[in-house]
Amino acid sequence: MTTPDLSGPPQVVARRLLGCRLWTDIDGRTEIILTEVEAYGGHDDPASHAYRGRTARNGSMFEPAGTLYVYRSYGIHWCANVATGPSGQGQAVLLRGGLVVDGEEMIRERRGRADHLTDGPGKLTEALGITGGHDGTNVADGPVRIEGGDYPVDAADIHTATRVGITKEASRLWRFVLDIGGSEPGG
DNA sequence: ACGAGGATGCTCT
DNA sequence: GAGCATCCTCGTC
Repeated sequence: MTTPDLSGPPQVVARRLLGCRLWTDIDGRTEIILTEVEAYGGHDDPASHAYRGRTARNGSMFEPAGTLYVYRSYGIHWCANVATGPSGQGQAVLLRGGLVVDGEEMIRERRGRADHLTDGPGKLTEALGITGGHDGTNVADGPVRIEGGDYPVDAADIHTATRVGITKEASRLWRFVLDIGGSEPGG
């Protein structure tokens, strides 16, 4: 297992992340296959947290490719992104959804329910135990790991859509969804 | 299946 | 003090 190349334009890296494995081993291994992501640019993307430059919160977005950017959403949830570099640009990919492939019992326990386990950015982080403490770590060698290369992704199964929950630059088709035959995300 | 509304806290104006 | 890169519950159809 190797980490995919996470450097490049965010909309390119976003496609590359689909089908990759995302896992943690906190109180037991939990793992999903990424099926939904969104690209966010830097100073040229008004919808991005990086649009107005580097701050205390979004600093990890400006770190080298592979750096995890975890922020608190609506005061309640954690959301996780992967920076795509180059350093100082503030570009990243938001991890929005996936299919559970390991540790489903633990994930159900963390989520407090049996369905819709990982079909949303806040659900995904809760399922895997990702919190603000993981902000700034690297997905190549840190506690939150991304690996790829062994799940077959047909380019025809990748669909684009508009990004969710934003008001600025809302027309960009920078949301990417991997259609995995018939199965419902969240297991 | 889908939509409205409330919870909740941090960041930046 | 406004504005969120959200989620859940409960109401309709």
